[in-house]
Amino acid sequence: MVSYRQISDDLRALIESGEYGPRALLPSLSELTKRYGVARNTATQALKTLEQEGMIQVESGRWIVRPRPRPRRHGIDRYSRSRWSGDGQAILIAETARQGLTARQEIRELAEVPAPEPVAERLDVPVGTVVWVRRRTTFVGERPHQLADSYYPLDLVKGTRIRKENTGPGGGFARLEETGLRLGEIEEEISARMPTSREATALTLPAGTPVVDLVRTTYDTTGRPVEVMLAVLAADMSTFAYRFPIPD
Amino acid sequence: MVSYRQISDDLRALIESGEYGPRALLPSLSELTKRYGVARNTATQALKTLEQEGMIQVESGRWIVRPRPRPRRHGIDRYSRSRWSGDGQAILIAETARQGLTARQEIRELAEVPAPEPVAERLDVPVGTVVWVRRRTTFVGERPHQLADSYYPLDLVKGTRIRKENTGPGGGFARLEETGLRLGEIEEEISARMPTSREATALTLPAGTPVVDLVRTTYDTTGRPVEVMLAVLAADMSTFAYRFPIPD
DNA sequence: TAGTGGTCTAGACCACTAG
DNA sequence: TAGTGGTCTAGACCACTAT
Repeated sequence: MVSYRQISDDLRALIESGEYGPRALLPSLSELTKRYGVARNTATQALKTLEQEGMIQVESGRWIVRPRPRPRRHGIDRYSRSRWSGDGQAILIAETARQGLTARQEIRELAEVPAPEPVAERLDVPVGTVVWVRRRTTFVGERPHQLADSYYPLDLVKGTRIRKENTGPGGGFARLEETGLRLGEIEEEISARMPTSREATALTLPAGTPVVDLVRTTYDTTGRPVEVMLAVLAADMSTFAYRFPIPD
Repeated sequence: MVSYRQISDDLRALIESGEYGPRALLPSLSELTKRYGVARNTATQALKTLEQEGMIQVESGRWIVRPRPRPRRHGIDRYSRSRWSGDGQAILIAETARQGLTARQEIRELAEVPAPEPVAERLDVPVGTVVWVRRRTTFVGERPHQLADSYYPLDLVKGTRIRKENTGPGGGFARLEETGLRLGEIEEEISARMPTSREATALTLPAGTPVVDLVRTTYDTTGRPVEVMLAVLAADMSTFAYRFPIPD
């Protein structure tokens, strides 16, 4: 009896060896059933296995070797003050423009909400404290790139354009500094997991694509947390880079 | 006709609402086939879907809600010189010990090999230049935690204990500094993807668990790259944290 | 021993796409 | 229109686990 694992192992080897390059057409289901003498379901299972590994995908009704998009690199210089202070652009726009890409964002929600636990913890307020949230979906090219929700203490955004759809030149960072504070440090926490079904839909993720959870906390120079951003990104589009001196 | 999606949507909702908590037993296959009036394969497909989303798993022949392990936090202080210089411990051991866990590592290979592309690029040598590699599997508790391959320029490891199984107190960092250089900065690059089948086996990853790719480049104080580590970690066990001032 | 999940078969109908 | 993948059914055998 031929098992689906033998079939997926065979195909995987062919792909890894380069015999089937990116976008190469795989043998069709009926071809596989004939070649291995298995039922249709068994061949399907083999292909689904590789799909879940992120190795293949269906495109217009055919199985092809998945082309890996070059991930964009997110370095900490994307936060450089010179890029967003004054009449600079929002961070994402400036970052992608330097990489020859166009980006845009769509606001999903602007509202007062009780702080969820990870936010409350980092803003150093009790869970449930009312905060301002700005939920947006960002796009790089045509593909949705991240779901980013920024949370702010209410008193900081009162009367600012952070509460508006368009935050104006320099984006949220510039507006925060207009309230009189000065941004000091950023902490980023990164982890990865499989997307929820909602996220998979919203980010149009192919099967076998994880997401990166990014939690960004922005502090002013006194050490007060002034913004927490919870972002979910398609893992195949992003790399994060950090460079730092060896601590004492 | 009831589709597998309706079943997986129902179950997902029950799990997300907390109705089925961590480790809760899911309805059995035969229960699902009865309840929804579907064939066994259809019910199976529903469960497999949730498994791939990382929501459920099989344990001793039963489907249960997947308990999420608390990920360990990797902050940059794990590289603090005070922890590994002198007679300190290796970085991983020191880091986990502070979190109340035991860690160990197994050497998989010590060899001279041609530098693969990502390594050559970062060590600033031509692809194929012979370098020293130290491949190891690390364990936290009993579970394999990462596959880590450290690459060194040959001239730096000649005659050092980096070529031995046991690198001695302070590990590789301490040995590097004994050659007369002084470590300056570290760059870490992070991305996520689904594991290869080999990695899934080596790390005993449940289905629906991505891996984190970590590329760490260590520089001496003159800016020369002296080590490149390629590591693959189970994503459900790790969070990475960085804190840095906003660049100018 | 009874029940569980894992896997396979053989056949079927569907929607979609390319020629 | 022919071929492709997506999904479903009904039945089967297997290994493993708990009682």
